[in-house]
Amino acid sequence: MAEMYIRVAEEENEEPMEIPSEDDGTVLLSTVAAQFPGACGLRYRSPVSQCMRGVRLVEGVLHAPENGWGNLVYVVNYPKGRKMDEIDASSATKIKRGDQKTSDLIVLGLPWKTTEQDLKDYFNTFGEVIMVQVKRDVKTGNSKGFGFVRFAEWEAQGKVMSQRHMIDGRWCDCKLPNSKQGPDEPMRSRKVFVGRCTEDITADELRQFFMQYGEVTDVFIPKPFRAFAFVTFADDQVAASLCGEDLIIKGVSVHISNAEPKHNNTRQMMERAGRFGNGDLKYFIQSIVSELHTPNKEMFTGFFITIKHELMIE
DNA sequence: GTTGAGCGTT
Repeated sequence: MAEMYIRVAEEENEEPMEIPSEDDGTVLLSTVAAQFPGACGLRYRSPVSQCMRGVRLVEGVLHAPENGWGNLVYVVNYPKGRKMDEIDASSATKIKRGDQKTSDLIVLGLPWKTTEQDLKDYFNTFGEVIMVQVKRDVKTGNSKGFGFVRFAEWEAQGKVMSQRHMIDGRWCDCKLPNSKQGPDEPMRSRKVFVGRCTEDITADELRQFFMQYGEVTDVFIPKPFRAFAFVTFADDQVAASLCGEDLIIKGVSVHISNAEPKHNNTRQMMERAGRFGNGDLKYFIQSIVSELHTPNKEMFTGFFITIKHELMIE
């Protein structure tokens, strides 16, 4: 193949730089990183959907979109959307940036009849609303009388938290939810736990979404549906940088946390594992499965894989 | 079919 270059820029409307491709038409991430230190991937605006799309990255190799690289300008991704020199900047800057990130607010005391549209209409007068939820009983669909809201701007969030709100004839309070009060403990895994997933979020959509932060090596969604997923990155720093975040995927606020299993039953599991001599995994799992009164053999396979992921074992 | 302090299907 003749020597070929793709156009890469730091930002969408900045002057692009031409980066050489390999003989097979792929582009090496290392080639990109040589010009853009700290780069972890590429994205581009799809001429069809007008959305930003991630470029497929497998083991350090960037693969062209379906119709080839073309004349599009590819934008460099940095871990968590930050450039290397910004990562190296003073910690004061980091704290300031961290502090200005918005988080979901819990809205307490909603009238039973209030809908998500009502909430959105009400809160839009304070700033751009990027997520609203009314929590409902799954069976009846009745509101539980509380919900969540997320603003684009930090200023709007502050204003909303500082006052009471008259919504559909009732006084409501907006606070930081308990889940947000304490900061998450740091971790050293390449895998993150994605909580509060909805059933309509597919593994492929998770992969597409998380690609913007770094190379994704695995996505796991338990079957049957359990409202969470695991996403594994090639780089543990990317996983660590996302820990504790609330990210919005398809309008759903998902919570990223440590993928370690909950310590409470881990201890019991370890004690139990000890009874199987030098750890015969097969018999260990069989002993667990034998206690599940599930007649459906197929589900066992799902359980095996789930257990494997939750224990983080090979 | 009810209700009114809380906390988002690990």
